[in-house]
Amino acid sequence: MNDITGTPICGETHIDKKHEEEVRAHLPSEDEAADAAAIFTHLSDTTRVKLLSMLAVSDMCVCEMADLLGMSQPAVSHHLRILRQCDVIRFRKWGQKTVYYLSDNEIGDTVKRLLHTVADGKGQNNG
Amino acid sequence: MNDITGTPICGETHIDKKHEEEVRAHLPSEDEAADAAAIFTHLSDTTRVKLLSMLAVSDMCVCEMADLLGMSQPAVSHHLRILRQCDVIRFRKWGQKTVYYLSDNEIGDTVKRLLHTVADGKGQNNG
DNA sequence: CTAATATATAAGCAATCACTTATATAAAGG
DNA sequence: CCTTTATATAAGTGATTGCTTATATATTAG
Repeated sequence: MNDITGTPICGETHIDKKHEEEVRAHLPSEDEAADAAAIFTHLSDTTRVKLLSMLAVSDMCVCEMADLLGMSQPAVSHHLRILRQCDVIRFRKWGQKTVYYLSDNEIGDTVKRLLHTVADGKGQNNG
Repeated sequence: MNDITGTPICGETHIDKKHEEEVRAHLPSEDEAADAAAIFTHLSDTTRVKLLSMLAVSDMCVCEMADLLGMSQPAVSHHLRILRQCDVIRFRKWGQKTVYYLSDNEIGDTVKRLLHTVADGKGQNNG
């Protein structure tokens, strides 16, 4: 039921203007929804979840991530670029190597929290 | 640098077995990473972010969501099915209408937290 | 310079996805 | 029964995605 009135928002008259406005007021804009969806898109891949989980433990260079995941170097670089472009991770050069690390900004912090959230909140408690 | 030793995990010998084991121990399994990625996949769409934001305010029937979003009914049903299949939302029948609502389980709670997290944590504080 | 190593990028392909149109199901009214 | 309304599903399509192979860039060593 409705959080405000306890009745379905869609009554006999099909639509209650007051409820419609309440929902509309909380509806994210196209850009806000796209931004939120983009963050989820960047995290919505098994390989990228693993990469971020690894980088949450320790900085690492590309060849090592490829070794640990048993994946090709270009495949890992492909995902690292995606995570780089949205500033979830950054890198520094160290000799011939490129060492990646989680950004210590709010996006990086958000990612850590999201990973913990989904790791903790998979179960169900009713239904 | 490395969280444990302060040095890059990938040294002159290319790989430090101790660090490798530390990372490997924290590496999610294929299934765990897939589960986390799946949750993000279900949220990684502009329309679904909007739908969930709307349902976080009030339960609603399909036609109303379609009206509010200016989208076709099948398109909305398509996204609702995806959210239904992973138990983020549920529904009850009310006459001819199907009223959807956020699941009051940990997945639903997780989604609410995730939406808040990304809404709050978009900015950067350094770099 | 050449060679080796580490990484990035490009091109291409199979798979997936979001949406469309068309149709099926189901409830309510006549 | 038939019609209307509300929703679900199916088939098809253009766009995107993840990975591959091949190549380019960059650093280090000789």
